[in-house]
Amino acid sequence: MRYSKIRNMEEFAAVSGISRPTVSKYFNDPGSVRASTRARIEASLKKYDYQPNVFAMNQNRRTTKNIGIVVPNLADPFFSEIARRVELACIDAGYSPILASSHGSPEMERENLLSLRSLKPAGVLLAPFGRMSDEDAVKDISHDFPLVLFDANIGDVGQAFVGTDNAQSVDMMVEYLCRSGEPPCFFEMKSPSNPNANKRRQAYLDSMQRHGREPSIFQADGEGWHFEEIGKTEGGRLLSSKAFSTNTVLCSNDRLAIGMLSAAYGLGLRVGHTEGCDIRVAGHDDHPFSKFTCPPLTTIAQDYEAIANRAFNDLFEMLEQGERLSERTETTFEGRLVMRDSA
Amino acid sequence: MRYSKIRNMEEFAAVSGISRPTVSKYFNDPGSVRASTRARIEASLKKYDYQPNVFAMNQNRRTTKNIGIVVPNLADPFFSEIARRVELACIDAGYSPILASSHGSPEMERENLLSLRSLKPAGVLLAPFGRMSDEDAVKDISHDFPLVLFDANIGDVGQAFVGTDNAQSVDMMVEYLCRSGEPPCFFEMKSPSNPNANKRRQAYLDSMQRHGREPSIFQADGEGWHFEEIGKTEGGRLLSSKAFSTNTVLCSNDRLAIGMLSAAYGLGLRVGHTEGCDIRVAGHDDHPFSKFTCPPLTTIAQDYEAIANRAFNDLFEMLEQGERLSERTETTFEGRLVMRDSA
DNA sequence: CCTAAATATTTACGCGCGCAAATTTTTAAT
DNA sequence: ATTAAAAATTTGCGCGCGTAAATATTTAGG
Repeated sequence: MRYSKIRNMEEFAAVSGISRPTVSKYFNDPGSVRASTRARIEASLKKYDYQPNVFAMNQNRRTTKNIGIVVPNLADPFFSEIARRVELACIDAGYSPILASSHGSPEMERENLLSLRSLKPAGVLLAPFGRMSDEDAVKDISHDFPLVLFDANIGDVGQAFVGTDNAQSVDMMVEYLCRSGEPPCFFEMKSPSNPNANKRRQAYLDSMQRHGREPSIFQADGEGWHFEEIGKTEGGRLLSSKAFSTNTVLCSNDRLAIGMLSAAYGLGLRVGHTEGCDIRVAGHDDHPFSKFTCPPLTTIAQDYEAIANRAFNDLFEMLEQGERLSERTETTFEGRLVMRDSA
Repeated sequence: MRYSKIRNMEEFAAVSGISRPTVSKYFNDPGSVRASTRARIEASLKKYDYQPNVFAMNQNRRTTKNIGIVVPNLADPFFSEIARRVELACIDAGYSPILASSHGSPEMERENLLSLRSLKPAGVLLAPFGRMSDEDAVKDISHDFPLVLFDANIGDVGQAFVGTDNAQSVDMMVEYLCRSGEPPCFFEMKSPSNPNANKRRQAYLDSMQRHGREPSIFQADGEGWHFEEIGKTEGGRLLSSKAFSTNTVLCSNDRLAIGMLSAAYGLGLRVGHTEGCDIRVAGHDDHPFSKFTCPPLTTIAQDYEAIANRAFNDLFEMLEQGERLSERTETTFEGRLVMRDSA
């Protein structure tokens, strides 16, 4: 049963029989008031319909409970999935995530970081574009707020980085592919919009060398974020012209692979590792739809959960102790080989 | 070149040689000040690094420039795509979109709406769960803020609804399928989490009757948002047991269809409308990945752009004239038949 | 029961800006 | 040039809460 609406903290404190500063303390950190007081306030909260005014709260506060989350493109399921988990981690810890997508545009990443400033975030979790990012904007943010990068790293910006160990994951895939059939060619974008692509290419080269195989890289023209389209068009071209030097293609990411699978299907090629198949295709990331491609895509699963939680925890530590980490940390999690039918 | 940092509007007004209230007016609406004054302010903005404090701005304001956008699940590419366009429409018009995903949980939709309150949004754009939504929470929001529903409608809640004309779109698809081959069975979730599913089922029934065909509906068990998984499991079961009464299946949405295509592939069934194919599969929504399924999915394209723009415009009109629409409007856009290879 | 520590209250100021009313200045129209 | 309208300025209050210091009260430990 809701009584008459409470208009501000003063009124709420009055009807609760508690002083306003104590109520203020409660909202700032419920654990900071005596258990009996906490109980009275919470009983009152059930009875009366009140929540503090966010703007007034944050207006005159040293540090807010806001955490900015900026990702390059929420239309990419990889980012929507990882952003989702980061968001939940923030909420669980009592923070207010402010999610912003840069819609594939580094320029908007800059704007997002700028407008984040005015929200005085306690900290920022950023999955940057990488080289395409406006490094000054990122450094500026990092100067004024605790910053943790995830997914993609930029030099020594921010206080921590969390991502996947591309060297390990690609090596594992190359090892598997070499062991189970012909060594893989590598298929990627010519101008990748993400630094992981470069790491994966290098990892491929290193791994092939270790296995004593001849590397063979194919780069697709095309700009933007329509990876499936590019994978289909350019991959299809390569497939139909029999340009690949082996019957196995490792794609730089699942979205390219999905496009390539589509192209292969269109060309009547049978994809898979069983007898009678024409080609093997593998990807990287374990994109949410990779399980449902035809055939299901063999890929590397990134540990979304671990990355999201670790990124948040790295930030959380700084918030708790009220200072930057003494040393920049870089954490990478291992990828997991997900064997399906495509390779 | 940036001079010393400005601390507040007072200081900025001083260095600009303009009074604070006028500067305030400018930030509230640049068009409300004389062109010459505007030019001086903007020159000053280039010179000095200042942006008004968001919290102070909104704290004592009748109405903010915030627009709340709430969608059921950003992990679903349909919603991430439409949310993206709504966001951009807001930004273009000078508003600040606040995007919130309910992560598939009606309970979180309620929480999102509650916490939106405290941001005093100028208006709210909501793609509700439908029957699963907490109707009281939605009505409460609608009582205090202009509200436009999109994608899914709820009775007469809010001041406007914008979506797709399911009756038209499904009829068009049924007509096409009947004309080009065997009449379609209908495949859907038993307990759909979205009111559009019910409309589509009804549209299917009506349309089949109009065409003098016997309708045949198959409902998949399963809860939650893993539509592909459900489509694959349950669809696969139906396919392998030859339960479908015709060789054509119309799925309630593309995600189910994607799962079913995956199941068909696994069973070695050939999907398509050409000779030698075993089954035709069609979907609804033109999901971003439907173009890359194997075979590419024949489906109905919703007009994302039109829906997003119209939803925003309906809200914008209310904001402009400062009052609710005199009458609740419902706008539906026609779907577009996208013929690919699957049906 | 006494004492010290922990917690709550009282009092008071200020954050940065919105907003309104009265006044002055600028602009546009006659 | 005169006048009315439009825009800018001055003045000043208040939003709702954070926060700090001094004081009072409660709690825990012996």
